Amino acid sequence: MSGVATEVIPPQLQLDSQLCFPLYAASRMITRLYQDKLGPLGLTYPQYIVMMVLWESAPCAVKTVSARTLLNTNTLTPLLKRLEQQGLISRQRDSVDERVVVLHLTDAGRSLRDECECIPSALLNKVVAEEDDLLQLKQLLGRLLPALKAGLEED
Amino acid sequence: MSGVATEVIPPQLQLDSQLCFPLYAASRMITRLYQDKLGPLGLTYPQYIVMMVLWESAPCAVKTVSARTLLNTNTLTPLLKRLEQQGLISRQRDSVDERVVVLHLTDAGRSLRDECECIPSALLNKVVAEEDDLLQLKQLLGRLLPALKAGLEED
DNA sequence: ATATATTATATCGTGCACGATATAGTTGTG
DNA sequence: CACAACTATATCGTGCACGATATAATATAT
Repeated sequence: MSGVATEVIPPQLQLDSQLCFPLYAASRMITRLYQDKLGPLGLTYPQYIVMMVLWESAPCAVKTVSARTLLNTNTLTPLLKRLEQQGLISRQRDSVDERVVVLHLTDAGRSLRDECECIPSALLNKVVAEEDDLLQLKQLLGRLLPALKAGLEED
Repeated sequence: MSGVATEVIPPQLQLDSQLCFPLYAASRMITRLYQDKLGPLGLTYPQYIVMMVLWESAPCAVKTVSARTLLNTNTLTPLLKRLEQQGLISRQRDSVDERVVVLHLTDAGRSLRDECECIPSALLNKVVAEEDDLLQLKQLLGRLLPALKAGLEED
């Protein structure tokens, strides 16, 4: 007998009974898996997420990237400056509305996309999981995200 | 025509077709939701995760917390020092094996558990989602996590 | 036209995450 | 016993995340 825990842990507070923890852990592990592939290309995982938005939407404002990634400018501004220093994007104030910073892809930024194209499938091969599970997971998260957003926005 | 994107984005690189992004976003949003409840108690979300492990397993070694949370000592050591400074835990070298740091809960650390008990259900109320979806999500992540761990451990 | 509010971005401070490396203690082997 | 291999924890450096706050530009309302 360890002298301490004859007391029972309420089930709400057991790590295994919580949804939040596996989500947190899985997210970190996936980030690490991506990092293995992204590191050689000089990208971090959040930078990769931002580049995906830019490959879809550039030229666009910081605000667009913010809305899409759900990251604020206190995260994005320094991240975008690093992408600029790496020569992947350019940042210029919009001459019409001087509040807006417009993000453009450079040639290097555009061509980086080709090198990233193989990454998702390479990771799928590495993580052996039922394809069905992954599809279902995506659908569930797709439904959960709006609920989470709503939960955050109410006061 | 915007002059740029007549080119087609390969579907693997569209944010919406990826599993990784919603996982990353959902994890961050849940962290923020928890933070709203945890802040008043003086805890961060990762600290709360660690405390949950300790409520289950203390007294135990740092290694135990590491195995359970999948966090390394470069994250845990400073986090545990902060918990110690807040008077929630104590850290002492094991006299039998001096490499091991044993973590004990203080009275304050133990009683904090009662204050955290209501948090998970409070958040469930705030995030309006099908109970079924959440259960399914947990099961899917439970299957995915071992696959991710395996993917990370192979070279 | 002039306050006033709103918007877009930036800055600051704190605390994760994590790769890389270090260090001290322990165990195993010849 | 010596010495290599292993283990548990710590340290360092970089880059997120994010709450709080600041600032400048634009829009709105008197």
